[in-house]
Amino acid sequence: MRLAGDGFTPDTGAMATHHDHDHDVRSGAALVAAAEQALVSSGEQWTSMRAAVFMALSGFDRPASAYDVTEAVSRVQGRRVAANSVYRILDLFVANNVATRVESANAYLANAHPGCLHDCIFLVCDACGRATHVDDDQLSARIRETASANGFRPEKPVVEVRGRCADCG
Amino acid sequence: MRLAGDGFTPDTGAMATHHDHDHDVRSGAALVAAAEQALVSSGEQWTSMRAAVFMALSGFDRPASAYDVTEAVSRVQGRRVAANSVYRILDLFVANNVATRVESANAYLANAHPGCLHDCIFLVCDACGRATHVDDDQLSARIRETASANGFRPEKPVVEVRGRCADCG
DNA sequence: AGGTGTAATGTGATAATATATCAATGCTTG
DNA sequence: CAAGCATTGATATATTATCACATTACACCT
Repeated sequence: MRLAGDGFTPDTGAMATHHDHDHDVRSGAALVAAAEQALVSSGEQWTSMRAAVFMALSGFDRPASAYDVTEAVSRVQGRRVAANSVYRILDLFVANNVATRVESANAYLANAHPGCLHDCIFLVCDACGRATHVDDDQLSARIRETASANGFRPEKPVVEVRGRCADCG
Repeated sequence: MRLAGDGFTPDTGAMATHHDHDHDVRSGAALVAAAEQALVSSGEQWTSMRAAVFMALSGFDRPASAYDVTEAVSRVQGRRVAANSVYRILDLFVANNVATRVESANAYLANAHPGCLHDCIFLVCDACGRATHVDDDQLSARIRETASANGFRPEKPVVEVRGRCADCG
């Protein structure tokens, strides 16, 4: 499925997210600043390339593939950036909880609330490709318990519900 | 991660599966027969190519990529079979619940209990690559409810817990 | 059995996603 | 500033997935 390759459409408004508890949902410049803060406080550098990748990623309103991001960054910079650099940076973002990877879509999303650590639950619309991020710590705990009960040590639950979002019926 | 490309190792014993209810867990010839039955009763043909793909798939003891299966079938048949044919057949198997796809591993597993329809939960070991299939209808229901509560119509929950299996500590 | 239409598979190409290697550049710290 | 490490670039290649169209096999009808 083509997810977000159809244009670079900066989304300055808040993403549709749902929470069962309180914390910041940042967007636009504030989100970029929060990402920078998160990386720097982990001892990582905030380079112009990383800033460009993060801004491109957060400009998509749905999960974007590494190549989507590569194209967006290339357009902004007026030069061909290499996909492998983008992969490296996206991996770094994921490792630092500044972005998340949607496994069932081979795509990435900027994390609207970095610094807050959850098992992510995504609701991925098969019609429009948008993904809603849900936090439900109780449900996540149940999933980890189920794994543990089967002699398995859970590290990273991947919970992605494919279906239709409210807009797409 | 290389999942199952290291050899065609028929697994005539039962796969490690866990159930909170009773139904057949087939293996070997019985499993192949059950798969044939499932496809035929859906009005699909059980061709020699499909049999070969299913037997190759069920010969792996962990999720196998489409190319792993392609190689295994090629070896058995003594000729080069095309990956796209294998993809087509694997897709058919998944659509008919005779195989399942592990999204986070880009790989497929023979379904040890076709004819019994569940939302699948996989425990995928990042060390050995093996996947355990868990059914927990109550947990699956909770996941679907959470999606519905967020205005989302769930079609196919993808629940794959990455971590370490009992053997790999 | 033979003919006909559909389903299945083969052929070949190509797209999309991901990683490896090593060189070049840039940051940071002493 | 220089040395050393981190980051990025360039290039190649591996892996996963799909498409278009030709050919073959099967099912059904007569």
